[in-house]
Amino acid sequence: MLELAILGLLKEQELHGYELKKRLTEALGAFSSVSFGSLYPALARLEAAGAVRAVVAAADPGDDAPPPAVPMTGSIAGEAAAFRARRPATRPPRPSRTRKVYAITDRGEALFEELLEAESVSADDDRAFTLKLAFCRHLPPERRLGLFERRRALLVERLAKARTSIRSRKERMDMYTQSLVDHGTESTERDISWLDRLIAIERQGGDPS
Amino acid sequence: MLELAILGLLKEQELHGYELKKRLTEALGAFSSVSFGSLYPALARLEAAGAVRAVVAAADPGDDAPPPAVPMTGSIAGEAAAFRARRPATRPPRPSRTRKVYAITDRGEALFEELLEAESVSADDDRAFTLKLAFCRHLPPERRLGLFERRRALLVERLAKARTSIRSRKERMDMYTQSLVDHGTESTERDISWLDRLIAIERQGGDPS
DNA sequence: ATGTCGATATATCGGTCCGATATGTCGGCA
DNA sequence: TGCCGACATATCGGACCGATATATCGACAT
Repeated sequence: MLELAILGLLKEQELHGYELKKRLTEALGAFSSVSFGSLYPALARLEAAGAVRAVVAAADPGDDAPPPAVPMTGSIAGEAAAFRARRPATRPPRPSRTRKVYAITDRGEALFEELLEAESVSADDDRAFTLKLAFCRHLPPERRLGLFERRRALLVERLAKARTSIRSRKERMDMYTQSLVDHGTESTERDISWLDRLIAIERQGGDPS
Repeated sequence: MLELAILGLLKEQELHGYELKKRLTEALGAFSSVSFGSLYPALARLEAAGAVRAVVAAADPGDDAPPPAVPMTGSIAGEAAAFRARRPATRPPRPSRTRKVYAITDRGEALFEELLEAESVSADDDRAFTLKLAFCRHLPPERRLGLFERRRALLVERLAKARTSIRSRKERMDMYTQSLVDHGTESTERDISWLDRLIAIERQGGDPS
């Protein structure tokens, strides 16, 4: 599930672990903070599976030569450049030499597609869908639509189960649990409406933003 | 985090693992399905810590004596009784003899209070709060209020971080990610309003349902 | 009787993820 | 010079999950 996120980011540019983590934590809002304890093992798994490869190894002492396409801590240099304008400009925060920059491989591209479509009926399905949505632009339109509709069906089913469960037990719940369940039901309803909007946009094919 | 739920249920009545699982999965709606793979280890941990104790051991062949307070698979017998009315009534689904019924101890009660108030700043904080809310009726009112207010503060902070993050990166997000983040922001706002309602009710001390 | 099926019930295994922690490099500053 | 904070990789223990194994029991058909 984390593999999906890593592959999705590497699809756009080569990155090293630390930068990957920063993007993951800041990109998906203030929630779902990816930790190093899962990121590095996931990278190792992906490398073992041949889905990514290390582009720049550890020690590379003679790198007076301009570091090539590899963007290093590029985003920081880009975003924060304005704030550090007083510095002598020749200071893209010179990275430590012990970094490992990863690139996605063809196997990785295939795995990415596979993960994007994987049925994951479980509790972490919510997190998984969030991740999938963040990268579904790489999907052909009809598969994207399928993804949305499967998600919608899952939420509708969940809602139905919750409703029957409530009807049979409402009087036995204290007010806090009742409020909790009601709020959860409302949230699910809003999630479904949101998906309906996404699906409608998708059907009339395009981005009428 | 699962310990909290187990202790909360055992606080009300003695239960065995299977029944515990059923209540957990059906009680907290159709989401957050607790699995045996976490339930039984959690029970073992709690027993090792002296927070629960096994009340009825495995084999108990001579139980022609009416099984006492222990409600066995009581909920099923209760709810499904109507559907099995054709049966000769003398059939509370006679349980297998290999069950282990657990009861909460004094140490368990203390642990329960402790877990209810524990600060858990992390990603699973959402699940944890849901669980806490489901059992917060056991808390004295002022602590319950504190629980709500800490949660509210956390959400407000999360919202603020999300907003600044959005402002600095909105133009670089594709429409799906934008929609995702917007929807997440709205959901968090609604969560805060919901908490405000709970807090208001709590402050004027009582259940004006 | 026998056999199979589904519900009940406990338990373990492998794997993923997380938080905490260790280790080390580097630039800035007192 | 020495220290601090940001950068960067990595490991460890623990919690949780999904899948699976095992066994008992009642129901129902053969």
